[in-house]
Amino acid sequence: MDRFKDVLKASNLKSTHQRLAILDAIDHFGHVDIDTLYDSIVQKYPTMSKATLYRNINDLISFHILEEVKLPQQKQQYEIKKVPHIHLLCSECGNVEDMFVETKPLLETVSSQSGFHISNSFIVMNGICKTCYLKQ
Amino acid sequence: MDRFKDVLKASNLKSTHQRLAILDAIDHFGHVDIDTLYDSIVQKYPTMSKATLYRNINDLISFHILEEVKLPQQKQQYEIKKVPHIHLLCSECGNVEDMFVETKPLLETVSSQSGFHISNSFIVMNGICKTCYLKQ
DNA sequence: ATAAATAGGATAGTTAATATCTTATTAAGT
DNA sequence: ACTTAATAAGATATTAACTATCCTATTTAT
Repeated sequence: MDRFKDVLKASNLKSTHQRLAILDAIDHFGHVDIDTLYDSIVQKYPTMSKATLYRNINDLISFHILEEVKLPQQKQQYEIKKVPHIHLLCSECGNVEDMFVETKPLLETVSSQSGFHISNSFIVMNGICKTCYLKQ
Repeated sequence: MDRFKDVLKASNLKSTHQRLAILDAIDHFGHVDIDTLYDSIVQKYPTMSKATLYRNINDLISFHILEEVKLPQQKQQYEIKKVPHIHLLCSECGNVEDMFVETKPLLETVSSQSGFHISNSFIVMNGICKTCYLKQ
């Protein structure tokens, strides 16, 4: 449960209950928007204020512990920063699926064609997930 | 100048001066956030209201004439919907570059590995553009 | 156990976006 | 061109999203 303590310590951030609760909750959800996150945390920490939530999320993003996920037509979401992956967004059920796929060839094409030095990439695909597709 | 009249007509939307001004401005900028857009349009149409701007942008998006561009760490931007392309975002100069690149192989990999039926994709790459890189 | 540093919570204040209502404009038919 | 029905614009108010400030509480190193 406290694996995030080390993560915080590594960035010289204090391990407050609130921060750990935020990280646990986001980790549990995978991706989550601010309201869902707030509602879930308030269950355990009724005193948690939205200011604290926003403040921490922004701090954690600036230390690259969290990252924002901006999907078209959706509220901004947040997730624990992990191995680079892409997002599959189903237009039927609204679910967001993570997928780990080799993007190097694409990045290399882009890099060599444009002279752009890529540090990271963000890929979203819209469509219909396997489950919803089979239901139709 | 009035190529957008046909576009609007095709969606049964009236060709108001405001709509044409919005489309022209967005077309001119390539990508633009709401405030830059508003400031630029107010020059020509001092009576333009922000409500009208937001309303029209949302209408145009729902008719697939415009699309939103959500980039990490940036305000939401808008652009004319055109041939699918990816965005290269320079962390030095802040510029957003369009690039037309073959993404089919990637999409096919994703599709076959996940069973996800992709309708469209959204790709952003962060890094340093050629110009800024050469300056260093 | 103490103290300095940092974070939390409450509140107020911005900024972003939307809803409502009245007036104005567009576009189709005459 | 004139009329009219449909739709859009503009003004305003309202809601929602986010941030800043200030004072108190908690954390952590000693």
